[in-house]
Amino acid sequence: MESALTETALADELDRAGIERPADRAYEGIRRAILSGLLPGGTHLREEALAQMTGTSRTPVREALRRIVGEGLAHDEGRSSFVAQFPFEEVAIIFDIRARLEGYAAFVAAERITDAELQGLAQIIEEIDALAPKDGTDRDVIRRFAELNTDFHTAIINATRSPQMRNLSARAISMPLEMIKQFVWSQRVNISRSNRQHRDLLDALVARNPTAAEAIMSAHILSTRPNNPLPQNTRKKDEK
Amino acid sequence: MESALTETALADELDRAGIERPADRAYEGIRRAILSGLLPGGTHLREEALAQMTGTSRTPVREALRRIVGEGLAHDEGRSSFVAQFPFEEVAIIFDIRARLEGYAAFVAAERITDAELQGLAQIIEEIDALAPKDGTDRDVIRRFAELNTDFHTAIINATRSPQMRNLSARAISMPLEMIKQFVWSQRVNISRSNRQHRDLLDALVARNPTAAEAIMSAHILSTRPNNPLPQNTRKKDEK
DNA sequence: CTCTCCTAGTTTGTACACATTTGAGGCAAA
DNA sequence: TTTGCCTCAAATGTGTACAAACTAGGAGAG
Repeated sequence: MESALTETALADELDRAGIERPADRAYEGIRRAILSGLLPGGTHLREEALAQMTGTSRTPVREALRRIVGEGLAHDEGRSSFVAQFPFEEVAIIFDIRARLEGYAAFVAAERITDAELQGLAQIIEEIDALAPKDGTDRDVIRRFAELNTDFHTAIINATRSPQMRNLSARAISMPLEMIKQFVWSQRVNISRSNRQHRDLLDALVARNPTAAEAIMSAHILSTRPNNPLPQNTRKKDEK
Repeated sequence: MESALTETALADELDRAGIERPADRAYEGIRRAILSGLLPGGTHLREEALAQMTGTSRTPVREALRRIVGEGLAHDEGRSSFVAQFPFEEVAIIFDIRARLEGYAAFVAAERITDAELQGLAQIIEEIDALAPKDGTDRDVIRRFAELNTDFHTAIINATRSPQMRNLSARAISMPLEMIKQFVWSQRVNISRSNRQHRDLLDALVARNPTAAEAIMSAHILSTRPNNPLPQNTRKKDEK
């Protein structure tokens, strides 16, 4: 009744993405709903409602919830789960952690990355360059940049060949997209600068220079770290 | 039949620990079985068997499995889950990650830790000191040291007040106990040295010196990092 | 008028029955 | 003998019925 429209909208999106199996629908559905802001921070995640929303039953929803809680996108409180809040301090901490974690990933990658993977990185850089002239004006351009940027970082993490690294990074990186977009918008993403840093990193990897790779990656992430709370973020309810 | 003894042994242990609710029994049971080495790396985790082993049904077992996979103690392969392997390189990487992650935790903690928490840390240090004279001879002493050591590190992570930090650290720290014990044994844990470093860290925290705290914590963890594969670890099956 | 207890409704927890899928083994044909 | 298919078995995936626990609201007693 009340949110029938959004419910079907999510189900449709899952259909369009070709996600058929209930387990995937539940997980992807809830995940996207949180990341997109459809389920804002603090929302009570009721199993029945989520089952209906994703067009599945409670069983896959419950397992999806466990995973999502494990990823830090939600947290348990009593018996129920709630969408996680990401106050400014947490976002800042996440960036600091990423700087160290992905920095180390770059270190390890410099020792283990294959030529094919280096080529892949080079190609991503090219694609971003093709976007760069427009530099943060168009909404679609930013979206595309965000995708390519994620690909770039993921590729480096995968180049470490370490399941633990993959695991931890995946968690550290999943943060509601709306949050990220707010930060990104707020500083009018400097795509050219960011890609310049990508290129620097690639050079260090090609040179098999782990220490340089770590420092560059670390600097790269910190250069996008928010240093002040955003105005949009201050509209918190009644806080003690 | 084949493993009836170990099965009942696990169920008994859970009973003794006062873990009644099936969901907890399943999670704790599987977790302990993996950490203790009862379920060695590579073991196929069959839901039915685990349900029987923990005295529950498949439903709680499935959710426990999702969590455990999320924590990196097991991994999915096809439809089934298998106990994770921790080859030497992974263990080394985990230590390097911990050095950075917990190092940063110490940084943040130096700014946020309360006096009561500082007092708590001091007490843990005292307790470890009481153990120190015996220095790594007795098995029970080592076990007790491991507990207190974990408490110490956990307390610092909690002092950051960051859910994300807690989340990531918990994952990075969970590694089969047998593994850890091997490393610990292999170097005859220097309890005194370790506690000296704890004391250094406490000083930095009391002085509210984040940079020092980070460096000390980092060094502390790296000083226990294994640098060479252990002999015990080389007994892998037929590898290509 | 207030406090307590009780009850009804809502939500999560557990178990189980059934569906689906995958893999192994055997049988038949080339 | 080998290869391909077919069938069956075993494991996981899914839905649902029912049980248990918590919450809120009202009724009754103080």
